[in-house]
Amino acid sequence: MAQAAPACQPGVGRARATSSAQTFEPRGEPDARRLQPPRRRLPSSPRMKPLSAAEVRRRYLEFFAQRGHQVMASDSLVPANDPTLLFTGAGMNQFKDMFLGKGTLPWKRITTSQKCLRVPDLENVGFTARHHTFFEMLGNFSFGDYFKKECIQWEWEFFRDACGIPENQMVVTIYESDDEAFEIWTRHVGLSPDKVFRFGEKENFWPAEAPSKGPNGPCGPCSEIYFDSKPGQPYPDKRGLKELPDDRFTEIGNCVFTQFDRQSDGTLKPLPQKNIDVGLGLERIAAVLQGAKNNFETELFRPYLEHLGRVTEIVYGTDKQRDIRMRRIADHVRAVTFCIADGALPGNEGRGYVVRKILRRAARDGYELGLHEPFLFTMVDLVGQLMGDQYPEVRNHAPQCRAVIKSEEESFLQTYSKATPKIHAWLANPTQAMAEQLGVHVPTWVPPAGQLPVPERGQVLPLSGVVAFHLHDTHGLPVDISQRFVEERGFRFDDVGFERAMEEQRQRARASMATADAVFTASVAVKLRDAGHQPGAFVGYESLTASGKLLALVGEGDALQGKATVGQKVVAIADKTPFYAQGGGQVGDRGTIQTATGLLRVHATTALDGFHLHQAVVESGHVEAGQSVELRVDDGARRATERNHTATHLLHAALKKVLGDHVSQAGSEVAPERLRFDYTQPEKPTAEQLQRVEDEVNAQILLATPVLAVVRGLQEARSAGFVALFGEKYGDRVRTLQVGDFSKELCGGTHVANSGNIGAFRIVAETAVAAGTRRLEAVTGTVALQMAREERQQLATLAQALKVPTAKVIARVTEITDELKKVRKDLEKAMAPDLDVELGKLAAALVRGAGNTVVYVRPGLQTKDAQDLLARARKAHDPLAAVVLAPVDGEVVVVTAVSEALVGKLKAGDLLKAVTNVLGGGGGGRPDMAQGKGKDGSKLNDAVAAAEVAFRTAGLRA
RNA sequence: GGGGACGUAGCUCAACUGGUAGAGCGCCUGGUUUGCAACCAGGAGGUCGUGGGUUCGAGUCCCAUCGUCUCCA
Repeated sequence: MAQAAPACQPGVGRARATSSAQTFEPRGEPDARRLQPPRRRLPSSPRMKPLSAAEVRRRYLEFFAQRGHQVMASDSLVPANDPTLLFTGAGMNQFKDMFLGKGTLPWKRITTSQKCLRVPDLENVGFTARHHTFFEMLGNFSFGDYFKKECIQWEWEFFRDACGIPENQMVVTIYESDDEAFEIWTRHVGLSPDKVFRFGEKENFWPAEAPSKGPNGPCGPCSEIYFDSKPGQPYPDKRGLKELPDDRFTEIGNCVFTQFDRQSDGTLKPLPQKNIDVGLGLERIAAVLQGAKNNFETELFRPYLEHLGRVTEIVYGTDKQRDIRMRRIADHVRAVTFCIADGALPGNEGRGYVVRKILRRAARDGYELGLHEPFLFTMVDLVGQLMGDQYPEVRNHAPQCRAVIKSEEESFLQTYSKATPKIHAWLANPTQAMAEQLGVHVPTWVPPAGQLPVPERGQVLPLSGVVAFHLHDTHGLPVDISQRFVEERGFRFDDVGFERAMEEQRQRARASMATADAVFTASVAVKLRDAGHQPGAFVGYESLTASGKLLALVGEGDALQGKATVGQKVVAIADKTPFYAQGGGQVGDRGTIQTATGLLRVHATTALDGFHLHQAVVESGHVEAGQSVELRVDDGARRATERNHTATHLLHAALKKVLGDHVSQAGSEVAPERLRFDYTQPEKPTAEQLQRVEDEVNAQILLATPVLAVVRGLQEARSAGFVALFGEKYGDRVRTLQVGDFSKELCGGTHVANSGNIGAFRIVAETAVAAGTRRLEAVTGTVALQMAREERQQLATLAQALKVPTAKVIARVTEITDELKKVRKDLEKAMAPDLDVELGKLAAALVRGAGNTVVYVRPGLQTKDAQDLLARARKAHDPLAAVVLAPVDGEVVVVTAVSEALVGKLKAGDLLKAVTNVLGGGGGGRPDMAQGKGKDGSKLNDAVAAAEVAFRTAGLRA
C-alpha cells in the first residue's frame, strides 16, 4: 500500500499533492514570474523569518519529538525489503508494515526527514517552480495512535509557531464529505469557514479516486495546508472550484487520514487502526519562508546555479531555455549523487537505468550550455557541502560518486558524438532510402517512398520524426537535438511521427509487462506472527548445532501446515537455530533438521522480519510442527563460507590500499565455493595491481591475526573507524568486525576466528559489472588448494604431452606455435599453384575470336586461386571470356571471368550457370566474375562442351 | 520484463542486393630527412565475439549464446 506510486508506474497512482513536495503544473506553460532571476525578496510578512531549509528541518523534527514522536533516520533511497518499489518516494514507504498493523517497531509515533526520488515527474523538472526528482519530505506518522484532531492541530501550530507563518496567510482544503475535518479546522483550530475549501477525491483523497475506482486496501481523505501569497484579497468563489489556483496558493503540507479499508465491492469499511501520514515538502516550505517564488531560488539550489554560471559564463535569469537547463542540472545532480551514494549505480536496466537516464539528461543539458567535457562529477562536492550535514553518505561516498558520474559522462559524450553524424547524414539526404540505410525501421503507417511529399523549406520534413525516434531509441540521441538540427535547416520537425513511434514502443513494453503485476501480499512473516509465533533465537555465531522445537511448517502458497511428508518442499521455522540466514552478502547455511520421525534437508536459509526460514525438503519420514528437533549446520560448508567472508573483508581493505580510497563495496556474495566482490573503480585494474591485492590479503592471512566480532553502539562504532556499507541499514546496536588494524567493518556475518584460518587466497576472475563498477571472484582455503592441485595436474599432463620438464612448457609451446605458423605458411606456398605457369598454360589454350575465350581444366585448384588466375588472365589477354574447371574430390570448382568489354555479350554468371547446370550444382557472382561448384565430377567433359557452346552462342567463338 | 543497434588487424573504422577481407593510425625493415601528427618503399599482423543452420559459396542471411551500447516499462 504505497502512498506514493511505485516509481515509474505513473498509471498506478499519479504524483499528486498528497504528502508530496509537488503539484502538477502543465509543462510548456511556465509561469513567467517563476523564471525571473533570483533576487532576495522581502518576506511576505514582518513576522515570517527567512529560515534556512536545515533550520526548518531541525524545527520540524524537534517539534514532533516534543510531542512524543520518535525521530528516525531517513531510509535509503533504495528500499531494502520492498520489491514493489524502485526508489523510496515518500516518507511512509519504510513504515508500510506499521500502517498495516504488522510492523515490529516499538513506536506508534514517528517523525522523519526522508530523502525521496520520484521519476514520474522527470519531464516537468526545470520547467516548473516546484517539481523535483530528488527532494526531502518531512513527515510525522501515527500508527493507530493519535488521529485527525491532534494531527490537524499540530500541523497548524508548526506552521504558525515554529515557522512563523501568519494565520492570515494560510488556508486549508479537505475532502468534500469529511465533516469531521471541517469541524476540527473551524471549531478546534478556529479557522473561519471561508478558509476551508472542500474538494473531490482527485485532490483530497488518498489514493486519488480510491472511492470510485482506486485500488483495494487502506485509504482515506486528506487535508492540505496552503500558503496564501496574497492575503487580504477575496478568496476564489467556491462554487465549481476544483482546486486552489496555484498562482496564489502554494501547498505546504498534506495530512492523510487512512481510516478506510476499501473492499473489493468498492465499499469503504472503517479501519480498526486509523493512521496518520503527514508529508511536507522541505524544498517548497523553504521557498515560501524565504519569499522565493521558485524552489530553485532557495539556498538549497542557488549554489548549483551559481556554480554553473561560473563554469558556463551564462548568467542565470537571462534566457528562459538556458534557465530551465540550469535548474534541471541542479535538480539532477542531487538526485544522481544521492542514488549512487545509496548504492544505486547507473546501468541499463531497472533502477540503474533510471539513474543513468537522470544523469544523461543533466550531462546533455550541460552539453547544450557549452560544457563539452565532463562537468557533473565536479558538482558532487557541492552536494556534499550542502547536504552532507544531514546526509553524511553523500560526503563519505563522494569519491565513488565522482568516479561513477565521470565515467558515465564520458560514455554519454561518446554516444552523443557517434549519433550526431547520423542525423547529419540524414539531413544531407532526407529520403526514405537514406533512412533505411541508417537502419531506421520505417513503420507501416508511413506511406511508401514514392508517395512521400518532396520536402520543402518551412514544411514538415517527412520521416524526420521516425528518424529522430530511431536515433533516440537506438543511439540515445536526445530528441530535441534532432529537432533542432531539422529546424536549423529550415524544415519543420515531424513531432507527430515521433510521438507515434514512441507510443508504439510504450505499448510494446506495457504489453509485455502485463504478467508481472507485483501485488502486495502479506508475507510469510506476517502469517507466522498472526499465528502467534515469535522469531526464534539465533545461536549460530557460537554453535553449529542446536536443540529446539519446530514451530511451524510453511508449504505451497505460503500456507502454514502441520505436517510434511517425504519429498515435500517446506519452509521450517524453529524456536532456536544455528542456521545463518542469507544476508550481508553471505549465503544462508545448509544442513539438516532431525526430528523423532523424519529428517529435513536444509538447502538454504533466509530471514524475514526476524524469522529464520529454513528452505528444506523432507528427506525421510515425516515431520510435524511442535516436534523437538536437532538442528545441524553443514559445518564444512559453513567453515568454507566463513573463510570466504573474512577474506572478503581483507580484500576490501586491500583494494582500498592498492587502488585508492575511491574503492567501496558495491555488493558481494559469499558462498562456500567462492566469493564475489563488486566494488567501485573507474577502470580495469592492471594485472600487477591485482597481484599486489592478492599479496596483501595473503600477508594478512600469514599474520594470523585474531578476528574480533563485538556488538556495540552505532555511533561508537563509527567513531572507532568502522566502515558502514553502501545502502545497508543499521540499527542502534551493530556488530563490528575487526582484523587487526587492517580491516574494520560493520558486519552481521559469520567469520573465522583467526585470519590464519583462511589458509590461502586466490583471485580467479576480474570482470566489469557496470560503468565504474568491477567484480572480483576469489577462492580460499581448501578450494584454493584444490584449484592449485588441478592446475598442477594439468601442467603435468601438458608437460608430459610436450615431453619437456614443466619449467619449459611455455618455451616449448611458443616454439611449437611459431613452428606451426611457419610450416602452415610454407605448406600454403608449396601447395599454391605457380600462377605464372598456370597463366602460361591458360594462354596456350586460348581460342581467338570476337574475344579471347578459353576453357581451362586444372585439377586441384582452389576457388580463390582460380579467381586470382582469372583476374590476371583478364588483364593479360583482354578482352577475355574464360572458364576454369578444377576437379577436386569428385566435385568441380568452377570460376568464370568475362572482360568488361564482353559483358554485353556474355555475363560471367550466365556462363557459369551453363557449366554448373551440366555438373549439377550452382553458383553465381557479378557480371565480370562468378564462381560456383558442380557436384558431379564425372560430367567434366560435358561441362567443357557446355562452356564452348556458350561461347559460340554468344558469338565469341566461331 | 520488452524492443533496437553494435561486436572485423594493437587502435578507429570500411566492405553495394551473400561472390578474391580492406583503409588510416600504430608496429617492423630499409632509405630519405631531422621545425611542430615528417616523407618514400617494403613487410608483419585477422579463429570477421562464440556455436549451430541455410547456400555451390556466409563478415554479410536465419537460430542460439556471450559481451557492449541504447530506448521503453
